[in-house]
Amino acid sequence: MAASRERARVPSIRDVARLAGVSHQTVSRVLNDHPSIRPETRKRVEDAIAVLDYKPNLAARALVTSRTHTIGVLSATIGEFGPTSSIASIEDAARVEGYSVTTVNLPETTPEAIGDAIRQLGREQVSGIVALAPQVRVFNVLRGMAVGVPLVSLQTASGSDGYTLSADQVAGARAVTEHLIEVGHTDILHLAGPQDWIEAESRMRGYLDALREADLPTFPPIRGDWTADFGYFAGQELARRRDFTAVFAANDLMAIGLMHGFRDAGIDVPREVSVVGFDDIPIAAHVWPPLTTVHQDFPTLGRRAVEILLAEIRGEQTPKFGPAVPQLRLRSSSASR
Amino acid sequence: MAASRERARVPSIRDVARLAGVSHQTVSRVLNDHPSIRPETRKRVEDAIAVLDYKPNLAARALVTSRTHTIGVLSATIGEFGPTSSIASIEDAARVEGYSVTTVNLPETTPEAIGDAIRQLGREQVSGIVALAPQVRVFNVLRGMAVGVPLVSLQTASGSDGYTLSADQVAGARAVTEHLIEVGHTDILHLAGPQDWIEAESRMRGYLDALREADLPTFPPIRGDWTADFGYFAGQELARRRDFTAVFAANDLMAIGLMHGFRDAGIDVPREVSVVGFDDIPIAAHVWPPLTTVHQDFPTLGRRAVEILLAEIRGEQTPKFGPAVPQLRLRSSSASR
DNA sequence: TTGTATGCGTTATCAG
DNA sequence: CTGATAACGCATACAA
Repeated sequence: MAASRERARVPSIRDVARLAGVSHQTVSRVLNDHPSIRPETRKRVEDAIAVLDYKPNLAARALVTSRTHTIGVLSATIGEFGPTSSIASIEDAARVEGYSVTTVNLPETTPEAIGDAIRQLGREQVSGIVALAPQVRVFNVLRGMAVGVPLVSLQTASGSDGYTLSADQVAGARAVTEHLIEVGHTDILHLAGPQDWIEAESRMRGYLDALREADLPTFPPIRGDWTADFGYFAGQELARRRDFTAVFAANDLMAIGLMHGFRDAGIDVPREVSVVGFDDIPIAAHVWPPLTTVHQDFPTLGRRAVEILLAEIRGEQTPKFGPAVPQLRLRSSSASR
Repeated sequence: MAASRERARVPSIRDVARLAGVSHQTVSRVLNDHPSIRPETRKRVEDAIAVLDYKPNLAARALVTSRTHTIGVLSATIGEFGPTSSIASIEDAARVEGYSVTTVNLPETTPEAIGDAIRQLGREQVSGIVALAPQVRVFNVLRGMAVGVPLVSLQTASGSDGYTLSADQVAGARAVTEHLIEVGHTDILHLAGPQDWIEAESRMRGYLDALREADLPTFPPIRGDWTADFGYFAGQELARRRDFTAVFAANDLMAIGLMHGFRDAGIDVPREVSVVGFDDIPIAAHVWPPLTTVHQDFPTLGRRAVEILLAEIRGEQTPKFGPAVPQLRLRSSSASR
């Protein structure tokens, strides 16, 4: 226990140089694998590095290069399941490539808060930023901002233009709405996400597109806040209207809350009303009544974001519109898993 | 757009010194509010800082102090709801105190992987570490390791000894089991968490304690993996036995999966069998059948961890066993929210 | 191919 | 109370 307290001096580049019988400069060259180094010299240096278990000091390197090999994650999402999954995979992917990850949450989505967060990441001299900024205005502020480092934005607009990246929400929403139409529904409501959220807009558009294409009546969407609690209250409210037979909720949480609300209001789901959701969160397959939903591959999305970001950081050719953007998949829950 | 590309040189401590007409050393003193500084001089320096919008360079500071004002989060949990909530609040709390946060996930819980993660955080020279290491062996490895910086471990053993911190899982499990007993159940199964998880052990102990105290028969617990999918299969298996009338699942996900399994096996929940869970995840209040569960305040736990860690980092008196460790609360779902 | 010298922006150790 | 001066560990022109 005493020994663990003792902070042995960490070997520096000069210790390595001394042991290898070269100048510290040569060691530096080996580290950054500079072309002009005699193989034999390189070997000696590498051996010395191994013997001393030398590890470059990140702070010193950052000071002189003003780059930190760190990726900043800017998250404007509370604790949603999707973004959280993406963040975890972002971290893993970045670590694999030798990058550290630092995260900053946005407590509120005002331009000031966003600016603060970006400046904070700037002070930490991150090499690039992955933003999970699903709100329209956060996204716009970000877009108009001189960030100074490469920035990839996740889960924003539909499609990908090199800065933004997401699965095709419109297509997913359309698919799940079409599913309702196929099984015979003609009066379908939409419980949408918050006004400001890009995904909410996309899913609503998919809903509207599907209905128009099928020449079915559309209803003004109800604006929710993604939470199950809101879904519950919406269910109780909607119970007074009986002009519909199905609801497409913009995410699974609201869908589940909605079914609860209907239940408490005496509406039989799915006999009287069908409900579908979006996201395929882990319990979606297990709730009652069964929930048809759209599966999103959040982890892949995160990995892909890191790929693009690192390419940009390294100045490589960015595969503008890679095929690796995960496709959405309808998961129907009529059969149990 | 052109202007945003231009990387204006960031003002350094010397620029401030020049403008204030003092030495750069004096500026440094102001920055670290050294006691012996004439108020007037301080004012001049502070003005210069404001004018230039000077921000200390973190890398330089880290280089010379070998401390980074960064907290490392070591997470050995996939994407569980609880830990994730805690992490978010850890980040926020740390930022408020002027600390950055860097996270590293453990892909596997081998001693090597843990060592790698700790070394990685060491290289980043974190000031302290918050470990979310709910597995027994991760916890043990950590405990026996010379980490070199203060370490607070979250959600581990029951109770808190300054290094570890968690809500009292045993008491929570006992409470929810007693709830089942009170409503008349005498044959109560336990669907436990994975063998290696400390919380799984604690919740099991609470279950056993409650049963023994009530002189009721105990059953060998079934070992689950926290997932709803496992709960589902367990439900189908258990349907063959009919020697119980209630199940305490060690978390909500398994509880919900379990109910699904029972349902598919033709068992009527809650008429024939009651199910209770643990965690009170956001949808717990909305599933059908209603789920009684134990509410955990993960965010508070995270904040508290940061508090303790920072106290330790700053060498303050650590409030060994503060009252701020969140209490568990039984949430009964008979009434809808 | 390798070595020397210099600087990155701070803090710390001395003087004064 | 303040100011020189020297590290911290590395990378990068410039020389050799």
